[in-house]
Amino acid sequence: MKLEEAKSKFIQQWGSLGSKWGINRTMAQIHALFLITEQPLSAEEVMETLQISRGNANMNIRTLIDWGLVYKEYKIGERKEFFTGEKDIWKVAQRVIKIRQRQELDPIVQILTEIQNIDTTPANQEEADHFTNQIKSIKSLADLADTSLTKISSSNQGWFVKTFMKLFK
Amino acid sequence: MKLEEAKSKFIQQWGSLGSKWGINRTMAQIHALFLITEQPLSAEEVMETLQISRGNANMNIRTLIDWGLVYKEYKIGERKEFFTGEKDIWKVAQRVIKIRQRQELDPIVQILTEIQNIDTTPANQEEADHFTNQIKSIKSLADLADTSLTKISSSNQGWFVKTFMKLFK
DNA sequence: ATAAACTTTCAGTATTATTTGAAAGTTCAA
DNA sequence: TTGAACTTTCAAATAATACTGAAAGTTTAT
Repeated sequence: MKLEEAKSKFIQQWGSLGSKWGINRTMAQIHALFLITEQPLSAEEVMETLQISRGNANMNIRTLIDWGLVYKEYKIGERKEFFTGEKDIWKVAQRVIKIRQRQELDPIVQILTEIQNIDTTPANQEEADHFTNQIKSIKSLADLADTSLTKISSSNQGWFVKTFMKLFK
Repeated sequence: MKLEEAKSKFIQQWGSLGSKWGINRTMAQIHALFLITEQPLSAEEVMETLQISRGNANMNIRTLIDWGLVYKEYKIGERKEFFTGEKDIWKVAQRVIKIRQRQELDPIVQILTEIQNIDTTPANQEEADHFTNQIKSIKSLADLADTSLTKISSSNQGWFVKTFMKLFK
């Protein structure tokens, strides 16, 4: 396979992966491009490579910066901004985990906590018990996930790989 | 908080969680409804409760059955089909993990394997090396995730909780 | 064989998410 | 202070996705 073809396949596939994960396709593609490109790129170059508009490029690069997956970089003698991607895939995974945990797991944990205590009247006691039990077990699993993800997103890769390899051999 | 209010909050939140995870809102809501409803429900009842059309209800219930999260159930003397939800949240998690692993992780692993070997010409040796290295480390992480998820989706909850609690105390 | 009771399908419609591109905003060198 | 070079914003357009509901299909009791 040719290098350019391989790059393009990777970018496409990463984009489609992203879109199944609630990350928009373009943002995932831009991220893929930065993952495999060593030198800094300008917004212009991203636009050209992925055939997207200025606004789209700008907005998604900005979000990637917010997520800590892309960095601004200035070249001496150049007015333009350049960007590079975080290349350490472990760091990338940790940042994505942390963000999605905040955005998705936290709200559900909060709701589960809120609705754990409900008024029960004699009329619906049995129904209420079933509901409360289900919510409790969902909350337990959510808490376990939360703890695990927090730990993962603050471990170093060495520890993690070693521990998991032992566990999952 | 009243029971009905709590139920509705849970259904809404589960729906919104689903939609951030590439699972459509309605399907996630139907699933939430089944999680917290003890007795079997007919398609009709799902339609009414969630205010959705027959086609929508049917299609999403069908997918939930395919995913192993909802079961058909027949009541004697009733022509209609009834459905119940898988109530064990650990089983639910395992099934969702397995399905998403197949649908999302597998394709990326396959692409990564494919593009690991590319033609290199003197002209782009350095670029090709960087690319290959990045792909290799992404593949390592993907393989680790794959192994871990496979293990998780075939463990029993007891083992998992025990192991993780020790690990992540 | 018929028809009532029920389920499934799918073309058209509605909703939601994403993208564009032109205008407004900013920065900087002279 | 001006204007060229660049970045950001956002309303409108487009594209992707989900939903509806009526019609077609299926099953079952008689």
